[in-house]
Amino acid sequence: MRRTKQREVILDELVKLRTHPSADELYGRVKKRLPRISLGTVYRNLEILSREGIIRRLETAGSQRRFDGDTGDHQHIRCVSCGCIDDLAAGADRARCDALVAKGTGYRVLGRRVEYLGICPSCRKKSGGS
Amino acid sequence: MRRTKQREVILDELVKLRTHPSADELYGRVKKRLPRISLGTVYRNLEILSREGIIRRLETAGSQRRFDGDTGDHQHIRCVSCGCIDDLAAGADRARCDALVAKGTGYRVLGRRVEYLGICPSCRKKSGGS
DNA sequence: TCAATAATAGTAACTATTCCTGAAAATGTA
DNA sequence: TACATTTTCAGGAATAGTTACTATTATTGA
Repeated sequence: MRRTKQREVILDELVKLRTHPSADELYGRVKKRLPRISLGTVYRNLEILSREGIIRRLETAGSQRRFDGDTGDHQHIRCVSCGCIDDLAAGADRARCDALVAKGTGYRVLGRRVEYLGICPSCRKKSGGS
Repeated sequence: MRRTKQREVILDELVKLRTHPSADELYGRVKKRLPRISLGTVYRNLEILSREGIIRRLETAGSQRRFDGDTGDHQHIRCVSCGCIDDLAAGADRARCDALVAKGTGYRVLGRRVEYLGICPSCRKKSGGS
């Protein structure tokens, strides 16, 4: 992975933006510093940076992919009305935590979604992974 | 909401398919019974049926939207390799449940994702919702 | 410095979904 | 049943987000 001006600026903008921007939103920011950059470059670099573990690609519902400059362990809260995403401290995953989450974020908490991630039996067989 | 042949077949196929198909996948199935149906009709009906609470639109990550004929309370487990989605019994959201989930589904559990859903402070202000 | 290779800008292509239009089907009323 | 009203339909165009392609440019190692 080479060190390019584009990559540097993309990472810098993502990290300092404490929100969880989409590629397009980040593109807008970066373009102010590098007017000739293309959207494809932003996508490619976000992909590379998350593959390297330098940033995090968020696995949230919604039509747009989002990225997070903070790779520390934490969960998210998403507004079902405007789609914005805020951070939660790690481990806040209990039913009675809803009130704490509401208090901490100012959100009206409607619910939470738990999705386990793993390798399904048929994929395990295919790749021989334990 | 009127009762049409198309709507009936779409619902019937979704409910009997115990997987969590995308609109496109369902379209393929339905087309075998109604060869002249269009993809737009499938999308429109899935939208209407979930608005009426008859089916459930899944809020999962991934590029395709998925639907579930089972509206009962349950969570899901998704394979990070092939993207397939299976059901979990409701309430299985504790760290030490990972082993139980693995045992129950045959998956290798890599982790779980908790996302709270709510209304953010700025949207609460706008709509006057408590 | 210079060759090898990775990254870039710009654009075309692609995928999933939504929107639009005129025609057809379902329903309510008589 | 006949007819008017309204919903839904098929088909296709349009859109949004993302990825792929290509010729050029920049970075790196020797």
